[in-house]
Amino acid sequence: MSTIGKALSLLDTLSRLDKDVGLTDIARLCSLDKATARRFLVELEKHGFVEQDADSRRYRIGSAPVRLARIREARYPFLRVAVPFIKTLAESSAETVHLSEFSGGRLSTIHVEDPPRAHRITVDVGSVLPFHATASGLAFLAFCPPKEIDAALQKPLEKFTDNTVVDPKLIRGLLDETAARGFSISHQGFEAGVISAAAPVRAPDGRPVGCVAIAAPLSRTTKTAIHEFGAQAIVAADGISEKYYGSERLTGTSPNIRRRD
Amino acid sequence: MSTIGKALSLLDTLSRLDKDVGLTDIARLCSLDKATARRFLVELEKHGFVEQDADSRRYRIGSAPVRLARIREARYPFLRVAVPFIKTLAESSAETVHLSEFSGGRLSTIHVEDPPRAHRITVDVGSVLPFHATASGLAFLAFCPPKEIDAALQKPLEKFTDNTVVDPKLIRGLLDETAARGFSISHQGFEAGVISAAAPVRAPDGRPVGCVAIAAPLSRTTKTAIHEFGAQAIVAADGISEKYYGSERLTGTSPNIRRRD
DNA sequence: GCTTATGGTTCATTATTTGAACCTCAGCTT
DNA sequence: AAGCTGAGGTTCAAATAATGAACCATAAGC
Repeated sequence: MSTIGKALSLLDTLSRLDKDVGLTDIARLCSLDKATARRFLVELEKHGFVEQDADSRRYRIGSAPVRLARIREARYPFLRVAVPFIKTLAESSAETVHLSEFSGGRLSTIHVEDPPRAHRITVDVGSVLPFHATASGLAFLAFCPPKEIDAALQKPLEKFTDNTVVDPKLIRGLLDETAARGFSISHQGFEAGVISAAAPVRAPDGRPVGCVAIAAPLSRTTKTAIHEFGAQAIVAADGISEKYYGSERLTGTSPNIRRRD
Repeated sequence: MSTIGKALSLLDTLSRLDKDVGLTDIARLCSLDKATARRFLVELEKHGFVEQDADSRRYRIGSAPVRLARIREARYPFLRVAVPFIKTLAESSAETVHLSEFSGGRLSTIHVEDPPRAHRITVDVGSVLPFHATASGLAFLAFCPPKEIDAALQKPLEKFTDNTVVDPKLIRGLLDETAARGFSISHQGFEAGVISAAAPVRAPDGRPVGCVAIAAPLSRTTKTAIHEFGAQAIVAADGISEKYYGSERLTGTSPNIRRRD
């Protein structure tokens, strides 16, 4: 892997930790030599992507991404457009609603709205959603070109719960269902006791760019309810697509994403 | 310079452009070989930091920074804390108020609130504020250790307007004034016709981490008014410091930033 | 159909990255 | 207090990855 790739992976690893981390730990987590890890950290720090705490000497994500993100969002306001839809959906469904975006080959959670009740599913911003085991992943894959589905199903598929479907044939069945009805259902595929429904946000060319998902405790969710959630997710996702790409078209800056083949 | 540094500089350059840019242009802007620039772009794209438009083949900032920024903001909610203060100040002053943060050796604008009137100063999110020529830069420097002031004044100081002070001796005078009264004034130092006042947001150890600045058209701003703005900027900046670091202290995660020496 | 752009690729040369071993310091144990 | 342990940080010869001149492919303009 290139040096840049390794450094960005380090940054990614750092971003997934709950708290600041020391040199030795981050080196181990990234399978890097201590000296190498340090050089990466120093370099990333120079550019503001990493910060080192003056007291503890531990490292954390810096503020450079905040600047970049604000520029990105000013030009391609995905969150600004999407969040109101997510909020509305969280209120009407009274369950946790989260929004994911495809980026860097993965589907990552970029926004979460919690409903105002104590018993709810929690999802963390930044968490990565496996394609085969989450409603979002399935909804995303179902609307991808066959080639990408094949690629995703050829990788080893982790079994997160007793209910995780890991047989590629069965997953293809789920994807067909999803494509047919417009939303996916994950029945405890990622975490026991959780059921979710998700629908893809799509670019004008049909490509999915992210997903809207509703996650609810299995115990209080009927089959009817989850299908209702799915239908609502479709409405929200389509609303986001239309508002985001609709206004973009007017300004003539269609943000089509080119994928690596 | 290290490969990582070069790649991050490319990312930075890309972020400062108003629109998507082609391979040849970005290579030229970064003084890189086309082949090298392309390898960087591909690598950055793999990790979501860069996106390539499918139609135009041009490149732009990707969505990975959005994810990182949300994680950073969830843990160190500088913007979440600061923005309400900036908003209030923009309303009460009826002028443009912007917030900057020190990161990667530079002071960058991270938030702007415009007042509801047509004739106002515009400031772009992401713009870099030179230390010697802006109110924010002076306010930041004035509260830095002498060593860092020396370092900043040893670099070549660009003359942006006829009024830009570039004599290190005179700048030291401005810094002393700033330190004494708690806020800085830039009289057309960066852009003709603009006067601004700024105050630093400071960490518990006294180190500045960013600035609150008010920018107004010179034509309608009296000496009394700019001093009033300065006083208000101090109130806002101190309010941000207290709220940000006050709550941090409770959770025991003081985010002291270690600077490169 | 030629010219001149563009984006993209190749591969021998070159410079950078790498990591085992090292240093220094702080806290802990005996 | 001496000795140990593990932390962060540094060095420099060896190994590897980055580099860029020259290249190809394609599209637009004349």
